[in-house]
Amino acid sequence: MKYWLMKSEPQVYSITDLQQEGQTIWDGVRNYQARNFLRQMKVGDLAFFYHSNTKPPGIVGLMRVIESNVVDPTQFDQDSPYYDPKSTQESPRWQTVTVEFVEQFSKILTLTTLKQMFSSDEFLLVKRGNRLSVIPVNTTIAEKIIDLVKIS
DNA sequence: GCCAACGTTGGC
DNA sequence: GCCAACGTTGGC
Repeated sequence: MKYWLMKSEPQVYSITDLQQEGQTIWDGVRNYQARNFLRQMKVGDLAFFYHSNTKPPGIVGLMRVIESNVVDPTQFDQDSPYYDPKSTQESPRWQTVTVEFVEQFSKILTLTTLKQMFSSDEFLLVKRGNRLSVIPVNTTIAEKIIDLVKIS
């Protein structure tokens, strides 16, 4: 089982939205590096839900992968902002996962806090200029984050 | 609103 | 294949 972190702007899709819906297809990722991480995800993997482009940015909860290698349907939808005219049904470019809500943390673990706790070498998220929306989290760091959340 | 740090596009 | 121009992300 691996840990991941996935970003979403709460104005677009928030942890509250996921809690209400129970599960969701994580669609709209259009970055190859991020997609390659999505392809590596397995059922049962856990992912931190990160709110970006908001005040304050930070980790707000946890979700679980319940379906892997899902073809992102928005790539074929001409009305979607994520439409990709170069993608074909025979060989879709964009795969993703379906995730389910696990929990919303009682406190936001802000980016400021995460930067104080971890170096950019051990945690890609806190690296300056990082724009990846899907990031692997090593187990040691993931467990520290979970411990911290349980104490508070 | 600014801008650093990317990623992508397309001419050559 | 190079690289300038442009677009996007996302913290501040």
